[in-house]
Amino acid sequence: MRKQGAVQGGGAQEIIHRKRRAVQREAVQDILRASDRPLLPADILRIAAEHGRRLGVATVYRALRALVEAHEAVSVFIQDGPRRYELVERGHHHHFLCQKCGSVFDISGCLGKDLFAGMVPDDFRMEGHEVTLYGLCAGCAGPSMPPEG
Amino acid sequence: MRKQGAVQGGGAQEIIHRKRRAVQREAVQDILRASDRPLLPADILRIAAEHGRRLGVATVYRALRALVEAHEAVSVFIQDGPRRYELVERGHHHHFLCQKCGSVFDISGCLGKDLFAGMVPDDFRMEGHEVTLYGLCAGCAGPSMPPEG
DNA sequence: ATATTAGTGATAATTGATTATCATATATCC
DNA sequence: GGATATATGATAATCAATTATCACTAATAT
Repeated sequence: MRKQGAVQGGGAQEIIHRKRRAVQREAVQDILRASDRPLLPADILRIAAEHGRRLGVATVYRALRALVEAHEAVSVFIQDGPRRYELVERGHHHHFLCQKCGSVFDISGCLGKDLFAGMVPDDFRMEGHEVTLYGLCAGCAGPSMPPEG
Repeated sequence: MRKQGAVQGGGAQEIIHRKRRAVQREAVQDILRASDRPLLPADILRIAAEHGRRLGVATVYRALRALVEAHEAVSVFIQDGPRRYELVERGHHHHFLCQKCGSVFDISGCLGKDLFAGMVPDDFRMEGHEVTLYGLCAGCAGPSMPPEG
């Protein structure tokens, strides 16, 4: 019998093998929570560094995987780039990709799944939809001056 | 002055340096035209082989790049997979990804860009949109038997 | 038919993202 | 405090897609 080492406060979730406090993993979660857009693993590394947290790539990927498996985060695909991650607590929404600066923005509204469901043949079963809008963000479309101008 | 070797019928397009008939490149175009869904480079290789055409990977990638640069084809991104290609002559439409068999299907209708344009902030400039629906295709959602059953 | 040179294909190389390895640090239990 | 095992991070390894290389083939012009 393996010693399980139950954690003090935790509800002993079977899926996440959290046998001990994972400080860095929580840091990843905090960074995602503080963001208003989906983040790349590289973004998380950078933000952590800006806050003086030392994080390794492996830890970031591990944390993201754990979060996704726990259904606390999802990965979104924007064009052909690598996955970006965001917490599910942000709710259903879509994204906008600026084709100039490459930034991704959350778009709050959604037209509703029913509209899309009507587009597929009757014998298909639609489970979800993803909408990506693209163009120029405010800064890049603005009056001929870059964001920091 | 560089000898340009004008092609017999062609309109001497400056952008495409077609100085001579590219048989295999045309084969790629034919395969795309015959398909009712976007194709992976690997799909094109396979289909060509099935038709007894010998094609090299490099040729396929070269042909696809040339077609995209000539605005005759576009690449579409479905989730995190590699790019798929389709001819622009197929017109504006969206795609459905079967999460079971991985097939991609063309969805003919579109809700219209105006609907999506209303979702972005006023100071953004929307240039386009991409919709990916996902779920189960007819074969996989069907009465408990696979397509070939 | 011959010369020229673009097109082709087998293969190697590259590129970027992600995962595995493994020694070390450290949270928790005792 | 000491023991134990997990979390971490530096690094190497992997993996897939794409691109570069280069010798060879073959379409055109003459």
